[in-house]
Amino acid sequence: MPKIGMEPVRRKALIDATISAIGERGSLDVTMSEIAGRAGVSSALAHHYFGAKDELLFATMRHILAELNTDTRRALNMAATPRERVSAVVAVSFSDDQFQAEIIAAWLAFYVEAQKSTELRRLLRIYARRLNSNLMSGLTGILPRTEADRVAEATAALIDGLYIRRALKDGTPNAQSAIALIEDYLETKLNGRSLP
Amino acid sequence: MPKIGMEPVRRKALIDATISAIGERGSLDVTMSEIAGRAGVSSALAHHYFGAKDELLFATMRHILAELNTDTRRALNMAATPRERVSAVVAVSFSDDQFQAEIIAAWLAFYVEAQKSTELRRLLRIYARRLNSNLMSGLTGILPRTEADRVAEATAALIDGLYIRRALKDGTPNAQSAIALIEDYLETKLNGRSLP
DNA sequence: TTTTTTATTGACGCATCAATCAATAAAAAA
DNA sequence: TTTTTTATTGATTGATGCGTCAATAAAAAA
Repeated sequence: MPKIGMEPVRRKALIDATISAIGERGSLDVTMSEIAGRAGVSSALAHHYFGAKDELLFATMRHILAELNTDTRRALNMAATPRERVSAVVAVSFSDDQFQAEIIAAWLAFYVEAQKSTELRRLLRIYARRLNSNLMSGLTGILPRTEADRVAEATAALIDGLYIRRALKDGTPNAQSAIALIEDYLETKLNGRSLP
Repeated sequence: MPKIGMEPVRRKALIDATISAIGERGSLDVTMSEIAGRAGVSSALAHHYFGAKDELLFATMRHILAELNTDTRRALNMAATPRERVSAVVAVSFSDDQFQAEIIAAWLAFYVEAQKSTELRRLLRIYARRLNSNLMSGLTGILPRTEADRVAEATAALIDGLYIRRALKDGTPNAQSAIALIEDYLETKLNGRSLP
Protein backbone atom coordinates (compact mmCIF):
# COMPACT_ATOMS: atom_id res chain seq x y z
CA MET A 1 0.00 0.00 0.00
CA PRO A 2 2.42 2.65 -1.19
CA LYS A 3 1.63 6.15 -0.05
CA ILE A 4 2.86 9.03 -2.09
CA GLY A 5 5.57 11.46 -0.98
CA MET A 6 7.51 8.87 0.94
CA GLU A 7 10.92 9.91 -0.33
CA PRO A 8 11.81 12.56 2.26
CA VAL A 9 10.40 10.41 5.05
CA ARG A 10 12.46 7.41 4.02
CA ARG A 11 15.60 9.43 3.49
CA LYS A 12 15.34 10.87 6.96
CA ALA A 13 14.58 7.49 8.50
CA LEU A 14 17.51 5.90 6.71
CA ILE A 15 19.92 8.60 7.80
CA ASP A 16 18.74 8.32 11.40
CA ALA A 17 19.06 4.56 11.19
CA THR A 18 22.57 4.96 9.82
CA ILE A 19 23.59 7.11 12.77
CA SER A 20 22.18 4.71 15.31
CA ALA A 21 23.71 1.70 13.56
CA ILE A 22 27.11 3.38 13.44
CA GLY A 23 26.69 4.30 17.08
CA GLU A 24 26.00 0.74 18.07
CA ARG A 25 28.67 -0.92 15.94
CA GLY A 26 31.09 1.88 16.60
CA SER A 27 32.22 2.00 13.00
CA LEU A 28 31.09 2.37 9.43
CA ASP A 29 31.15 -1.40 9.09
CA VAL A 30 27.41 -1.58 9.08
CA THR A 31 25.53 -3.38 6.34
CA MET A 32 22.89 -1.83 4.19
CA SER A 33 20.51 -4.51 5.43
CA GLU A 34 21.21 -3.57 9.04
CA ILE A 35 20.51 0.07 8.34
CA ALA A 36 17.45 -0.63 6.24
CA GLY A 37 16.12 -3.00 8.88
CA ARG A 38 16.40 -0.32 11.54
CA ALA A 39 14.56 2.09 9.28
CA GLY A 40 11.87 -0.53 8.76
CA VAL A 41 12.42 -0.98 5.04
CA SER A 42 14.25 -3.40 2.76
CA SER A 43 17.83 -2.93 1.71
CA ALA A 44 16.64 -2.61 -1.87
CA LEU A 45 14.79 0.54 -0.93
CA ALA A 46 17.85 2.06 0.63
CA HIS A 47 19.66 1.47 -2.64
CA HIS A 48 16.71 2.88 -4.50
CA TYR A 49 16.94 6.21 -2.71
CA PHE A 50 20.65 6.53 -2.16
CA GLY A 51 22.18 4.53 -4.95
CA ALA A 52 25.29 3.25 -3.25
CA LYS A 53 26.24 2.80 0.37
CA ASP A 54 28.87 5.53 0.01
CA GLU A 55 26.21 8.05 -0.79
CA LEU A 56 24.13 7.12 2.22
CA LEU A 57 27.15 7.49 4.46
CA PHE A 58 28.02 10.78 2.82
CA ALA A 59 24.49 12.06 3.28
CA THR A 60 24.64 11.01 6.92
CA MET A 61 27.82 12.94 7.59
CA ARG A 62 26.41 15.94 5.79
CA HIS A 63 23.35 15.72 7.98
CA ILE A 64 25.40 15.64 11.17
CA LEU A 65 27.42 18.62 9.97
CA ALA A 66 24.28 20.51 9.04
CA GLU A 67 22.76 19.99 12.47
CA LEU A 68 25.92 21.16 14.16
CA ASN A 69 25.92 24.20 11.95
CA THR A 70 22.31 25.04 12.69
CA ASP A 71 22.86 24.73 16.42
CA THR A 72 25.99 26.84 16.25
CA ARG A 73 24.31 29.63 14.32
CA ARG A 74 21.49 29.75 16.81
CA ALA A 75 23.92 29.89 19.71
CA LEU A 76 26.00 32.60 18.06
CA ASN A 77 22.93 34.70 17.49
CA MET A 78 22.25 34.72 21.20
CA ALA A 79 25.79 35.70 22.11
CA ALA A 80 26.17 39.37 22.96
CA THR A 81 29.93 39.77 23.38
CA PRO A 82 32.94 38.30 21.57
CA ARG A 83 33.79 36.35 24.70
CA GLU A 84 30.31 34.86 24.71
CA ARG A 85 30.68 33.89 21.07
CA VAL A 86 33.69 31.75 21.87
CA SER A 87 31.92 30.05 24.74
CA ALA A 88 28.87 29.51 22.58
CA VAL A 89 30.85 27.59 19.97
CA VAL A 90 32.39 25.39 22.64
CA ALA A 91 29.08 24.84 24.41
CA VAL A 92 27.35 23.67 21.25
CA SER A 93 30.05 21.08 20.57
CA PHE A 94 29.32 19.54 23.94
CA SER A 95 25.59 20.10 24.03
CA ASP A 96 23.22 17.20 24.59
CA ASP A 97 22.35 17.15 20.89
CA GLN A 98 25.94 16.85 19.74
CA PHE A 99 27.92 15.13 22.45
CA GLN A 100 26.11 11.79 22.32
CA ALA A 101 27.77 8.40 22.13
CA GLU A 102 26.20 7.82 18.69
CA ILE A 103 27.37 11.09 17.22
CA ILE A 104 30.83 10.81 18.72
CA ALA A 105 31.24 7.34 17.23
CA ALA A 106 30.10 8.67 13.88
CA TRP A 107 32.57 11.54 13.94
CA LEU A 108 35.41 9.20 14.68
CA ALA A 109 34.40 6.71 12.05
CA PHE A 110 34.00 9.42 9.45
CA TYR A 111 37.40 10.84 10.24
CA VAL A 112 38.88 7.46 9.39
CA GLU A 113 36.79 7.07 6.29
CA ALA A 114 37.94 10.48 5.15
CA GLN A 115 41.39 9.00 4.66
CA LYS A 116 39.95 6.98 1.80
CA SER A 117 37.28 9.26 0.41
CA THR A 118 38.23 12.58 -1.14
CA GLU A 119 34.69 13.89 -0.88
CA LEU A 120 34.42 13.03 2.76
CA ARG A 121 37.75 14.67 3.43
CA ARG A 122 36.48 17.79 1.74
CA LEU A 123 33.41 17.71 3.96
CA LEU A 124 35.43 17.38 7.15
CA ARG A 125 37.70 20.19 6.03
CA ILE A 126 34.67 22.37 5.65
CA TYR A 127 33.81 21.56 9.24
CA ALA A 128 37.33 22.41 10.35
CA ARG A 129 37.31 25.70 8.49
CA ARG A 130 33.88 26.60 9.79
CA LEU A 131 34.83 25.82 13.35
CA ASN A 132 37.92 27.96 13.00
CA SER A 133 35.93 30.79 11.51
CA ASN A 134 33.30 30.61 14.24
CA LEU A 135 35.93 30.69 16.95
CA MET A 136 37.75 33.54 15.28
CA SER A 137 34.55 35.54 15.03
CA GLY A 138 34.78 35.89 18.77
CA LEU A 139 38.51 35.76 19.36
CA THR A 140 39.43 38.57 16.98
CA GLY A 141 37.44 40.90 19.20
CA ILE A 142 39.58 39.98 22.19
CA LEU A 143 43.09 39.15 21.03
CA PRO A 144 45.48 40.34 18.35
CA ARG A 145 45.25 38.27 15.17
CA THR A 146 48.31 36.08 15.73
CA GLU A 147 47.31 35.20 19.25
CA ALA A 148 43.71 34.65 18.18
CA ASP A 149 44.86 32.22 15.49
CA ARG A 150 46.80 30.22 17.98
CA VAL A 151 43.99 30.06 20.51
CA ALA A 152 41.51 29.08 17.82
CA GLU A 153 43.69 26.22 16.71
CA ALA A 154 44.26 25.03 20.25
CA THR A 155 40.56 25.21 21.06
CA ALA A 156 39.67 23.25 17.95
CA ALA A 157 42.27 20.64 18.83
CA LEU A 158 40.91 20.44 22.35
CA ILE A 159 37.39 19.89 21.08
CA ASP A 160 38.45 17.13 18.69
CA GLY A 161 40.76 15.64 21.28
CA LEU A 162 38.09 15.49 23.94
CA TYR A 163 35.77 13.86 21.42
CA ILE A 164 38.23 11.15 20.53
CA ARG A 165 39.19 10.53 24.16
CA ARG A 166 35.55 10.33 25.07
CA ALA A 167 35.24 7.38 22.69
CA LEU A 168 37.51 5.31 24.90
CA LYS A 169 35.41 5.67 28.00
CA ASP A 170 32.13 4.00 28.65
CA GLY A 171 29.01 5.31 30.27
CA THR A 172 27.40 8.66 29.63
CA PRO A 173 29.58 11.36 28.12
CA ASN A 174 30.55 13.99 30.67
CA ALA A 175 30.10 17.21 28.77
CA GLN A 176 30.42 19.35 31.86
CA SER A 177 34.02 18.52 32.59
CA ALA A 178 34.96 18.87 28.92
CA ILE A 179 33.51 22.35 28.79
CA ALA A 180 35.18 23.25 32.07
CA LEU A 181 38.53 22.15 30.71
CA ILE A 182 38.28 24.29 27.60
CA GLU A 183 36.85 27.25 29.47
CA ASP A 184 39.72 27.05 31.89
CA TYR A 185 42.11 27.22 28.98
CA LEU A 186 40.25 30.14 27.48
CA GLU A 187 40.15 32.01 30.77
CA THR A 188 43.87 31.57 31.15
CA LYS A 189 44.51 32.76 27.65
CA LEU A 190 42.08 35.62 27.60
CA ASN A 191 42.57 36.93 31.13
CA GLY A 192 46.03 35.67 31.82
CA ARG A 193 44.68 34.00 34.95
CA SER A 194 43.54 30.43 35.60
CA LEU A 195 40.75 29.11 37.80
CA PRO A 196 41.63 28.62 41.47
CA MET B 1 64.23 -23.56 0.69
CA PRO B 2 63.02 -22.99 4.23
CA LYS B 3 65.59 -21.56 6.56
CA ILE B 4 65.22 -22.15 10.26
CA GLY B 5 64.35 -19.44 12.76
CA MET B 6 62.16 -17.49 10.40
CA GLU B 7 59.35 -16.87 12.86
CA PRO B 8 60.58 -13.64 14.46
CA VAL B 9 61.69 -12.31 11.08
CA ARG B 10 58.30 -12.97 9.52
CA ARG B 11 56.40 -11.61 12.47
CA LYS B 12 58.33 -8.37 12.32
CA ALA B 13 57.95 -8.12 8.56
CA LEU B 14 54.23 -8.76 8.77
CA ILE B 15 53.72 -6.14 11.45
CA ASP B 16 55.71 -3.59 9.47
CA ALA B 17 53.70 -4.48 6.39
CA THR B 18 50.50 -4.04 8.34
CA ILE B 19 51.49 -0.55 9.40
CA SER B 20 52.42 0.50 5.91
CA ALA B 21 49.27 -1.03 4.45
CA ILE B 22 47.09 0.73 7.00
CA GLY B 23 48.98 3.93 6.29
CA GLU B 24 48.31 3.69 2.60
CA ARG B 25 44.68 2.63 2.80
CA GLY B 26 44.05 4.91 5.74
CA SER B 27 42.03 2.27 7.56
CA LEU B 28 42.05 -1.25 8.90
CA ASP B 29 40.23 -2.38 5.78
CA VAL B 30 43.30 -4.06 4.45
CA THR B 31 43.26 -7.65 3.34
CA MET B 32 45.51 -10.33 4.68
CA SER B 33 46.75 -10.90 1.14
CA GLU B 34 47.67 -7.25 0.80
CA ILE B 35 49.64 -7.33 4.02
CA ALA B 36 51.27 -10.67 3.26
CA GLY B 37 52.16 -9.47 -0.23
CA ARG B 38 53.94 -6.43 1.18
CA ALA B 39 55.83 -8.69 3.56
CA GLY B 40 56.80 -10.90 0.64
CA VAL B 41 54.96 -13.99 1.82
CA SER B 42 51.67 -15.73 1.16
CA SER B 43 48.51 -14.95 3.09
CA ALA B 44 48.53 -18.51 4.37
CA LEU B 45 51.79 -17.82 6.16
CA ALA B 46 50.36 -14.78 7.84
CA HIS B 47 47.58 -16.96 9.16
CA HIS B 48 50.11 -19.57 10.16
CA TYR B 49 51.94 -17.15 12.43
CA PHE B 50 49.13 -14.97 13.69
CA GLY B 51 46.11 -17.22 13.56
CA ALA B 52 43.46 -14.67 12.75
CA LYS B 53 43.54 -11.20 11.26
CA ASP B 54 42.42 -9.72 14.59
CA GLU B 55 45.54 -10.99 16.24
CA LEU B 56 47.80 -9.50 13.62
CA LEU B 57 46.10 -6.14 14.03
CA PHE B 58 46.30 -6.43 17.77
CA ALA B 59 49.98 -7.29 17.63
CA THR B 60 50.51 -4.30 15.37
CA MET B 61 48.88 -1.87 17.77
CA ARG B 62 50.82 -3.37 20.63
CA HIS B 63 54.00 -2.85 18.64
CA ILE B 64 53.21 0.80 18.01
CA LEU B 65 52.46 1.31 21.67
CA ALA B 66 55.63 -0.44 22.72
CA GLU B 67 57.75 1.77 20.45
CA LEU B 68 56.11 4.89 21.82
CA ASN B 69 56.76 3.66 25.31
CA THR B 70 60.41 2.91 24.64
CA ASP B 71 60.96 6.32 23.10
CA THR B 72 59.19 8.01 25.97
CA ARG B 73 61.23 6.23 28.62
CA ARG B 74 64.42 7.20 26.88
CA ALA B 75 63.34 10.82 26.67
CA LEU B 76 62.27 10.90 30.29
CA ASN B 77 65.62 9.55 31.39
CA MET B 78 67.32 12.48 29.77
CA ALA B 79 65.05 15.05 31.39
CA ALA B 80 66.60 16.78 34.38
CA THR B 81 63.74 18.88 35.73
CA PRO B 82 60.00 18.30 36.10
CA ARG B 83 59.39 20.95 33.45
CA GLU B 84 61.69 19.10 31.07
CA ARG B 85 59.81 15.88 31.74
CA VAL B 86 56.59 17.40 30.52
CA SER B 87 58.21 18.74 27.39
CA ALA B 88 59.88 15.40 26.78
CA VAL B 89 56.56 13.57 26.73
CA VAL B 90 55.14 16.07 24.28
CA ALA B 91 58.23 16.03 22.10
CA VAL B 92 58.18 12.26 21.75
CA SER B 93 54.58 12.27 20.59
CA PHE B 94 55.58 14.54 17.74
CA SER B 95 58.99 13.08 17.03
CA ASP B 96 59.89 11.87 13.56
CA ASP B 97 59.46 8.28 14.65
CA GLN B 98 55.93 8.78 15.94
CA PHE B 99 54.37 11.62 14.02
CA GLN B 100 54.39 9.95 10.61
CA ALA B 101 51.45 9.73 8.25
CA GLU B 102 51.45 5.93 8.57
CA ILE B 103 51.42 5.89 12.34
CA ILE B 104 48.85 8.64 12.60
CA ALA B 105 46.53 6.74 10.28
CA ALA B 106 47.03 3.63 12.35
CA TRP B 107 46.23 5.40 15.61
CA LEU B 108 43.05 6.78 14.18
CA ALA B 109 41.97 3.48 12.70
CA PHE B 110 42.69 1.64 15.92
CA TYR B 111 40.70 4.16 17.91
CA VAL B 112 37.71 3.30 15.77
CA GLU B 113 38.32 -0.41 15.97
CA ALA B 114 38.50 -0.12 19.74
CA GLN B 115 34.79 0.63 19.71
CA LYS B 116 34.22 -2.94 18.61
CA SER B 117 37.05 -4.80 20.28
CA THR B 118 37.24 -5.00 24.05
CA GLU B 119 40.89 -6.02 23.97
CA LEU B 120 41.86 -3.14 21.78
CA ARG B 121 39.98 -0.74 23.99
CA ARG B 122 41.89 -2.07 26.94
CA LEU B 123 45.13 -1.49 25.05
CA LEU B 124 44.27 2.09 24.18
CA ARG B 125 43.23 2.74 27.75
CA ILE B 126 46.63 1.59 28.85
CA TYR B 127 48.12 4.16 26.50
CA ALA B 128 45.86 6.86 27.92
CA ARG B 129 46.74 5.96 31.48
CA ARG B 130 50.43 5.82 30.70
CA LEU B 131 50.38 9.15 28.95
CA ASN B 132 48.61 10.67 31.91
CA SER B 133 51.05 9.15 34.33
CA ASN B 134 54.05 10.34 32.30
CA LEU B 135 52.70 13.86 32.15
CA MET B 136 51.88 13.85 35.84
CA SER B 137 55.38 12.68 36.68
CA GLY B 138 56.51 16.13 35.62
CA LEU B 139 53.50 18.24 36.44
CA THR B 140 53.21 17.21 40.08
CA GLY B 141 56.60 18.79 40.65
CA ILE B 142 55.32 22.12 39.38
CA LEU B 143 51.62 22.45 40.17
CA PRO B 144 49.31 21.44 42.99
CA ARG B 145 47.61 18.12 42.34
CA THR B 146 44.24 19.44 41.18
CA GLU B 147 45.80 21.87 38.75
CA ALA B 148 48.25 19.23 37.56
CA ASP B 149 45.38 16.87 36.84
CA ARG B 150 43.64 19.43 34.75
CA VAL B 151 46.74 20.36 32.77
CA ALA B 152 47.56 16.71 32.17
CA GLU B 153 44.13 16.05 30.78
CA ALA B 154 44.23 19.11 28.58
CA THR B 155 47.68 18.24 27.28
CA ALA B 156 46.59 14.71 26.47
CA ALA B 157 43.53 16.02 24.67
CA LEU B 158 45.70 18.45 22.73
CA ILE B 159 48.02 15.67 21.64
CA ASP B 160 45.18 13.44 20.48
CA GLY B 161 43.38 16.38 18.93
CA LEU B 162 46.40 17.48 16.93
CA TYR B 163 46.85 13.91 15.76
CA ILE B 164 43.31 13.61 14.51
CA ARG B 165 43.36 17.03 12.89
CA ARG B 166 46.62 16.18 11.23
CA ALA B 167 44.85 13.32 9.47
CA LEU B 168 42.74 15.80 7.53
CA LYS B 169 45.65 17.63 6.02
CA ASP B 170 47.90 16.36 3.30
CA GLY B 171 51.61 16.67 2.84
CA THR B 172 54.21 16.14 5.48
CA PRO B 173 53.10 16.41 9.09
CA ASN B 174 54.21 19.64 10.71
CA ALA B 175 55.39 18.53 14.09
CA GLN B 176 57.03 21.85 14.88
CA SER B 177 53.84 23.86 14.99
CA ALA B 178 52.07 21.17 16.98
CA ILE B 179 54.77 21.21 19.62
CA ALA B 180 54.77 24.99 19.66
CA LEU B 181 51.04 25.03 20.27
CA ILE B 182 51.23 22.71 23.24
CA GLU B 183 54.31 24.38 24.66
CA ASP B 184 52.56 27.70 24.45
CA TYR B 185 49.70 26.24 26.45
CA LEU B 186 52.09 24.79 29.00
CA GLU B 187 54.02 28.03 29.34
CA THR B 188 50.80 29.89 29.95
CA LYS B 189 49.69 27.39 32.53
CA LEU B 190 52.99 26.94 34.28
CA ASN B 191 54.26 30.52 34.23
CA GLY B 192 50.96 32.32 33.94
CA ARG B 193 52.35 34.09 30.89
CA SER B 194 51.98 33.34 27.17
CA LEU B 195 54.44 33.75 24.36
CA PRO B 196 54.63 37.23 22.82
C1' DT C 1 -10.30 3.74 -18.11
C1' DT C 2 -5.69 3.20 -19.55
C1' DT C 3 -1.08 4.63 -18.74
C1' DT C 4 2.56 6.34 -16.20
C1' DT C 5 4.81 7.33 -12.09
C1' DT C 6 6.10 6.21 -7.35
C1' DA C 7 6.87 2.87 -3.71
C1' DT C 8 8.44 -1.42 -2.35
C1' DT C 9 10.49 -6.00 -1.90
C1' DG C 10 12.35 -10.96 -2.44
C1' DA C 11 15.52 -13.28 -4.80
C1' DC C 12 19.83 -13.51 -6.95
C1' DG C 13 24.35 -12.75 -9.08
C1' DC C 14 28.84 -11.60 -8.30
C1' DA C 15 32.85 -10.24 -6.00
C1' DT C 16 35.66 -10.22 -2.03
C1' DC C 17 38.05 -12.25 1.77
C1' DA C 18 39.18 -14.76 5.92
C1' DA C 19 40.44 -19.07 7.12
C1' DT C 20 41.62 -23.99 6.20
C1' DC C 21 44.09 -27.81 4.25
C1' DA C 22 46.71 -30.82 1.82
C1' DA C 23 51.03 -30.88 -0.31
C1' DT C 24 56.09 -29.85 -0.72
C1' DA C 25 60.58 -29.40 0.96
C1' DA C 26 64.44 -28.38 3.79
C1' DA C 27 66.54 -28.67 8.29
C1' DA C 28 67.17 -31.07 12.62
C1' DA C 29 66.64 -34.80 15.67
C1' DA C 30 66.52 -39.66 16.59
C1' DT D 1 68.85 -43.13 7.54
C1' DT D 2 64.30 -42.46 9.14
C1' DT D 3 61.37 -39.37 11.52
C1' DT D 4 59.90 -35.17 13.16
C1' DT D 5 59.71 -30.37 13.17
C1' DT D 6 59.60 -25.92 10.79
C1' DA D 7 58.60 -23.17 6.74
C1' DT D 8 55.81 -22.28 3.01
C1' DT D 9 52.13 -21.98 -0.51
C1' DG D 10 48.32 -22.84 -4.06
C1' DA D 11 43.91 -24.11 -4.12
C1' DT D 12 39.56 -24.26 -2.03
C1' DT D 13 35.66 -23.31 0.88
C1' DG D 14 32.25 -20.79 3.07
C1' DA D 15 30.36 -16.62 4.45
C1' DT D 16 29.16 -12.09 3.82
C1' DG D 17 27.29 -8.16 1.63
C1' DC D 18 26.68 -4.79 -2.19
C1' DG D 19 24.05 -3.82 -5.93
C1' DT D 20 20.54 -5.27 -9.52
C1' DC D 21 16.26 -6.74 -11.36
C1' DA D 22 11.92 -8.35 -12.21
C1' DA D 23 7.58 -8.33 -10.05
C1' DT D 24 3.71 -6.18 -7.45
C1' DA D 25 0.66 -2.61 -6.32
C1' DA D 26 -1.23 1.78 -5.25
C1' DA D 27 -1.67 6.55 -6.61
C1' DA D 28 -1.87 10.06 -10.17
C1' DA D 29 -2.08 11.61 -14.78
C1' DA D 30 -3.86 11.24 -19.40
